[in-house]
Amino acid sequence: MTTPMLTKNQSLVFDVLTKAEAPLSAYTILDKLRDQGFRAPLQVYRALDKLLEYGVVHRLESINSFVVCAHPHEDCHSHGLVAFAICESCGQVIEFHDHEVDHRLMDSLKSQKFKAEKSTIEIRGHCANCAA
Amino acid sequence: MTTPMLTKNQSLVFDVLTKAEAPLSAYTILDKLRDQGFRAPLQVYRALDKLLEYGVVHRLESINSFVVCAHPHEDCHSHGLVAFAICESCGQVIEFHDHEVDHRLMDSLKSQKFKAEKSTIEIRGHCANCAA
DNA sequence: TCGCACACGTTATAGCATAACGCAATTGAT
DNA sequence: ATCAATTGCGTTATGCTATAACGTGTGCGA
Ligand SMILES: [Zn+2]
Ligand SMILES: [Zn+2]
Ligand SMILES: [Zn+2]
Ligand SMILES: [Zn+2]
Repeated sequence: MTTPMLTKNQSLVFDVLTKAEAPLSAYTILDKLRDQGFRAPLQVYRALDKLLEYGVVHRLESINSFVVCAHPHEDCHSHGLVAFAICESCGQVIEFHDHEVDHRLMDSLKSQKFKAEKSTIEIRGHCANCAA
Repeated sequence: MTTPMLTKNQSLVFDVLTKAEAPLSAYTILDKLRDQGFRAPLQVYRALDKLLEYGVVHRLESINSFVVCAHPHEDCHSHGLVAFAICESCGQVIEFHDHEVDHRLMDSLKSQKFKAEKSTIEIRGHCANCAA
């Protein structure tokens, strides 16, 4: 999907996420934008909905947080699976794509006649810096 | 992990999940157990915590719900990855294990020195019955 | 000019999860 | 037997996550 001009609120949310070093929850974003006039969760959620739709932000289901896409210019999300490694210590996220995993999962599901539409792959652990 | 005798609350929660045809949220479980004396969310969450620890129940992060393990007797969760296909129409869940995917993901991460600890793999889509 | 789509603001509400307190039963050492 | 530690349980209160529903304004094409 091609990304249209962002609105004011969308830009503010996107900028906050871009500057963050770790995924942020919607309410954390809200707090960071109070000085810019944000007052209510919906202002954040509506912006996030669009950013997700445009594919420039990802939602991490396992931690109810949001992160900017690490590969916004690869047309990878459309034809390959996206996976995330999330450090439980520092919060850093590694976003990666793996067509092998994709095909393998899809084959497993096809044999069961399951029609896949959206995937969530999130690995929690510790990054190189934080490993015990 | 070997599963100890379940307590009364744990059994009640486990039975509700076993009889369900789709994943249940904690609050849905609570409602189903009000006649058995459940009054507060914590009664459900505490039972769920133990059932998760024993490995007889799984949490589906992408839908904030819980489901009984489909392979409680295979010692698969300890050395292989678990994945779920979730039908967005009827809620039915297919739990499957795939060592190929496991190894592939782990190799990707090892090359980045990321130490994986917990994984979430959830594919949403439509099952054979519900496919359009 | 009319109608529509869209972004936005606000208030209220729904849904998910845990903190903190106290009590009772169990276990296992001393 | 007694004490301490652990575990389960019940209750109240609170916090975090997400959406419903209403109204406003703006831009744009029919
Ligand atoms: Zn991405
Ligand atoms: Zn780290
Ligand atoms: Zn299982
Ligand atoms: Zn179905």
